Amino acid sequence: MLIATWNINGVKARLDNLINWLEQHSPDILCLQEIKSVDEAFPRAPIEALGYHVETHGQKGFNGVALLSKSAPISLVRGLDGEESDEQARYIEGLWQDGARALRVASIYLPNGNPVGTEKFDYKLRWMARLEKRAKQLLADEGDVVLAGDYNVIPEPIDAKRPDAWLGDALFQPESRTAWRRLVNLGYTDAVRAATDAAETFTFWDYQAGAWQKNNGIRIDHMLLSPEAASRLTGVGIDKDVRSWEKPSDHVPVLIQIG
DNA sequence: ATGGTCGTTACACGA
Repeated sequence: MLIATWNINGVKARLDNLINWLEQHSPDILCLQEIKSVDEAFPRAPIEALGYHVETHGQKGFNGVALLSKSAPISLVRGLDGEESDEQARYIEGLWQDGARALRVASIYLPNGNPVGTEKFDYKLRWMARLEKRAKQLLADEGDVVLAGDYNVIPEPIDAKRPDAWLGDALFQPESRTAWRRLVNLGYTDAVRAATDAAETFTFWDYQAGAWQKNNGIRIDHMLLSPEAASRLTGVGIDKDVRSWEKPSDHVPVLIQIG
């Protein structure tokens, strides 16, 4: 079972790249973030033509998440509980039957939170607390859970080429990193970090200032696995090559194989 | 070095 996550930064602008990538890797489930599309405008047809089911949770202009899957989910959850007034589309969760097992996969687009010291940063921290609550609930089922997406958190200094440059940024604030650790410490495994301690294991390179050419990247796209999913983990990868494609997203796909 | 580059949208904004 191949599961992947990719912040695609605009699904309409990235449709050719998405189709090419699906044809190359043929994942069982792909979590997308920043589709920047309302549900009605999502380019379903060419994706369905490849044999995928398409479930979206979009909004106009910004944010938006989706789940593409070869088999149809049994059930879906759109949005995170805990804040009635929150209208930002950042969470979609599906449940699949994988042989004898149930598999739950969420596509997460965690708030960026910049600038620090504003309502945007408070919203990020509130959203992380809401995610922690949901993540805890999901562990109670003792099933396979994969929480995948753009967390907008740099967990540790090793996860940035230039950690000093991120000290004032919401992605690397002590509060953001603490909230990340709280999530992991519930009992989740950071799949990429479990697979490698290597430096310069990045998933995002800014469009600006030649960040890609300088490998000035950060690791902010993560896949958190429940103990049951982690015990089945047989492979982890970051498809760095995609960043060198024409008209790339600023993020690249992260993949896991579970047996 | 307070710039730089994208996507979506509508004449900025979020990242």
